[in-house]
Amino acid sequence: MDYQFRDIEKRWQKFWAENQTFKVDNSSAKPKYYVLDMFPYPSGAGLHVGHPLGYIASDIFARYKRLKGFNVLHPMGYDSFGLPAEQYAIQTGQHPAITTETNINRYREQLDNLGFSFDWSREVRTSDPDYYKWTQWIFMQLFNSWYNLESDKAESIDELIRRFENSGTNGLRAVCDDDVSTFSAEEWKGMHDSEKQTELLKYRLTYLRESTVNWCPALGTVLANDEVKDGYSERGGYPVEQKKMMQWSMRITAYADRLLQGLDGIDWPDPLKEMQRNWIGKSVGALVRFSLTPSPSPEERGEPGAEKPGYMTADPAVWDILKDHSRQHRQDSTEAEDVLWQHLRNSSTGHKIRRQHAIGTYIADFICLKKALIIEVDGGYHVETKDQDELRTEALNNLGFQVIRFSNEQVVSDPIGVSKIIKEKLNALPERILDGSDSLSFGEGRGEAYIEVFTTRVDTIYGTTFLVLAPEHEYVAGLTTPEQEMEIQNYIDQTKKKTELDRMADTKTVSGAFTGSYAKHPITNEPIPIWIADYVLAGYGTGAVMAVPSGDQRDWLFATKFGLPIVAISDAQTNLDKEADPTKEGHYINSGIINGLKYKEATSTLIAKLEELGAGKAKVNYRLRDAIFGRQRYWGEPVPVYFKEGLPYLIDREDLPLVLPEVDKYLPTESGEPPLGRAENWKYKGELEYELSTMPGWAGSSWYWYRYMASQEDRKQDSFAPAEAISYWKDVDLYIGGSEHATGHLLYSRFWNKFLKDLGYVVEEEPFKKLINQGMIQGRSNFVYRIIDDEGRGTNKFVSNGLKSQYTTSALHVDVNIVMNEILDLEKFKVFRPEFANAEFILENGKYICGVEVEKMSKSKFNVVSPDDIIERFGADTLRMYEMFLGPLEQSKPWNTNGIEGVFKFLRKFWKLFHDDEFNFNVSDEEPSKAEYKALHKIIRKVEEDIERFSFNTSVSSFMICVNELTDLKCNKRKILQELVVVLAPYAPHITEELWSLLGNSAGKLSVTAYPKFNPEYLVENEFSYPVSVNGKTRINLNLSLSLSQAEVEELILANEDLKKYLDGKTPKKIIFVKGKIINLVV
RNA sequence: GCUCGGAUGGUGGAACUGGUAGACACGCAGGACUUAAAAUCCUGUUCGCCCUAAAGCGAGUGCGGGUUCGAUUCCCGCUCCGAGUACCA
Repeated sequence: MDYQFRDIEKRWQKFWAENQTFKVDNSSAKPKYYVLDMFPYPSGAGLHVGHPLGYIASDIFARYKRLKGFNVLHPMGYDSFGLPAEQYAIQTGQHPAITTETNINRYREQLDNLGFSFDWSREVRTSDPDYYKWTQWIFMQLFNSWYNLESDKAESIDELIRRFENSGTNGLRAVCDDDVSTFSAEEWKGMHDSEKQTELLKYRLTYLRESTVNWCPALGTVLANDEVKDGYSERGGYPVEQKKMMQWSMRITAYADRLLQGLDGIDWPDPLKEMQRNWIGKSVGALVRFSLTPSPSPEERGEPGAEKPGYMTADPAVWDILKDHSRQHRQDSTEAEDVLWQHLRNSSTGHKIRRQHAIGTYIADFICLKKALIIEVDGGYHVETKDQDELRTEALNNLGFQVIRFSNEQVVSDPIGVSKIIKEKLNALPERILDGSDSLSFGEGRGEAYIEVFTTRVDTIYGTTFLVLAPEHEYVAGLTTPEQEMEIQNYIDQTKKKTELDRMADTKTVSGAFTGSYAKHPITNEPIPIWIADYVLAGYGTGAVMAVPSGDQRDWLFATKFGLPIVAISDAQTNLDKEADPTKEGHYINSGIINGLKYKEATSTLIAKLEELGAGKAKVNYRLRDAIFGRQRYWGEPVPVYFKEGLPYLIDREDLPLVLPEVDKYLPTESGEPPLGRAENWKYKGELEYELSTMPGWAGSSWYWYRYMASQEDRKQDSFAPAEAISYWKDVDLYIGGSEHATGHLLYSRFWNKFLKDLGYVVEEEPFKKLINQGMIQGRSNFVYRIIDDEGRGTNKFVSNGLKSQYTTSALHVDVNIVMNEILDLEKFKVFRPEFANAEFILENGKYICGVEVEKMSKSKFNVVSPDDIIERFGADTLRMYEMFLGPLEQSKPWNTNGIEGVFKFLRKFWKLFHDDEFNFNVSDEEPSKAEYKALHKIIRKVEEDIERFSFNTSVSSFMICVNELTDLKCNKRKILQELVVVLAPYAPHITEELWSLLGNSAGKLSVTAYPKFNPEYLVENEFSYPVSVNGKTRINLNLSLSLSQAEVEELILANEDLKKYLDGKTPKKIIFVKGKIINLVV
């Protein structure tokens, strides 16, 4: 019989299903191999021809590995929670579970048609309570964990509680919220339970916190950063806005560095790793503080430039008054103050003391900032009543300062005694630690006020000519002077009006406003004006930058626009009048202590200096934010949490799974609560409120590869997968999927994997050892050209593509399924568009040729090609091989059916090797010839090499070459054909199973037979046809024995008559001879 | 802007660590079979020149240079295309 692909394919698919041919065991003497596909969301549209590309590749690989003697785990399942089913439910009232079930059945049918070797007994569905029970369980583990920076891993929250009980927060290094409290063991023990829980929530790896989220009003839910593309939702394309909400978050930032480090050891495509690196966004730099504290004013120091404003800490509303007062006080200072100043100045007490220093809305007579001590001398200016003094003391105490008072008489009569008291007091007070964790905020007076900036170019610090704060920065109000108030307010209003989108789109316009205040350069002590501008992002770094216009283009543009100075910092900088030059080359200039140094030494010198001054330190910054984990939607995993007195608590483990309740409608409640708020009598223990948001789409997919490790039997046990199974399968050896998951699924999965490893549940630090991105298959649209008449109306005439330039036409999409090699099937077209049944066609060479364009594959463009249609026409084996034949797996390409016949012809030709001209099965047991063996062993080796480097397209070509050769040799020898069947089996499993059993082998054993052993002897040649070239140009081919030496070859070459004419009578200077490759004469 | 990837016939693509560029397939052209068509099979097919044909000659892997006996492959500069990302300090 001729090649009956429909019958053969159906029969073997049934056989595999009935015999569970691909069911895999968790224990085997064979080495393990885990081949995984990124699992699909079962959409209603079904599979198009682009979807199976990766599945075909992974199936070939899995089948190949089985032949190579591996125990292969190759499962499939469904990411079945998600938005589309819910949107459909909102529109139709149909329960998403029903839609999902229907879609899954359709998917399964389509997948089965392709002949995949999945072990379906291990299928998972994320929306199945038996599955999401464990998603909820992992959530509980995260809730019960904190990240210990000491051990650099997640640990049980009980351990944290023990620490609090023993030593409070002392010496604790943990990843946590910014607003954690500092307390002692005693203070901890004294806390109420609710206080303790509130505090612990700030450490848990999943936590509830008020945060700015991406709110999508159209979808009625919050989205994660990776689900938002250019200000619109990735699914549906609806606008997204920023909103503050109480939200569950995942502390993925704790793993930022491990997620980054881990990339080095895994075999993933570089662009993918690069995307993750960018997403994590590590930058190494420094935090630098620009003090806002007034220092002795220029006139006090007796320096010129006294008109320059001083530095401010004061409440801006009263600054003007204070400024006047302060100046006046120094001039009009009392005798007592002057006397005392002589004993306190120049650190004569061993502590730096300032005079007439503004704090809050007050001016202190003397102050030591480091020890937060204020010294007041009563009398003179302070003629207020005692009550007023007390009020003032209390206010200063609230700002974190201690106050000691002396009378004028005391000071004047015994200045040495007074200064001694002050000195003792200062010695006794603890020094403030000026580091990042001690968050000193402006106006609260917990110490010296400053603006902290993050910079990756601390070496350019001497080029800082202004500071820029994000308009949202918390200090802005405080720093704005009355004169600048209008301008700043206008600017902030203007920025607020801009949407996130405008702000991103409009990066050209330079805008900003001056606050009127100045900070102090940490090294030069120069006054640095403070501006605000929206090119500084509130959410990155500290929300403030030191602007170095000579080195940063944005700063340069800003400085140019507002007339701020641009100071060169390196002798290598050029063109500073035209643009910034961020070079790290050359030696520093205008740069104080680093003048003459180069980049590396300058950076370390400066960091050391800043640390010494307490004004800065090296710092690593990440762009990665904690992941928002709640969705205000119905069709997702319920969060296993209830609330008591406003605080979240986990439900008991025995109560898992917390099953998704039924609701009457899939919409928010009238009060704006998520759909789960509609569930009746849905209360924990009948009385406590459950969390009403559900988990995001990525929850279920962040651990699913472990569930596949559990067999049906294993799943009855009480674990997400048995420890033995996990220690056997370990990780995914080969993972195939699209690059669209780069910063979503693939990052979250790595995060959960690391977390599960920290807790000892899994064994590998990285879950996916080798990953391949299959390219996208784009649609290829076909067009017909309708002629437009003079009035611009469409006529009933169509013109073929090649002639369309002679007419005015409009292009119409035409169903690609009625076009073959760009030739339109006119009869089918008339059926497809009945309104054109009587249309006239202007043909070229008797054919109507369609136009072509590459677009996304979509129904509206009539360019969707379903695998079912292809399988119906050519069979699954042809489709599998053709998809591979299209080109390298990673490359994106438009789908084009042109050429599929070549692959079909190949399979038919292969079939014919086993049959005579009348299609009788006819295989001979004769000993094959050397040429036949050579053809076979070439392909044995080629397929091995190709599969190992995932070059599937070249294998298909080689199969064709091999079958062409064997056809030419009229080979029907069993010894050749049987081995060829095995080699081809991973690519074309159905036809090979059929021939395998026709050859008399036991049915179904093909997939576990051994891959043929390559024998190089069959490829050994003793002659080679050398291309002989003169000066690199090939002239003749010369058959020579491979055993010849260089000298023998040279002799033969020089004697060759044919070559003489190319030598122009000259003697070759040199003869290059590469054995088995080439001979080249240099003349 | 930055990062990564890519550019080879009419088309998809091949050429493994520098060694005969264009394998394999599609398409196209010609032929065989056929009353005819489809299917199948055979031949040719990088371009240009020459030509009845064979043979020959020249050019050629986005552009310009370089290294080398020899470059699609390595190096430098540029152009274009695709993807990701974006005032990230």
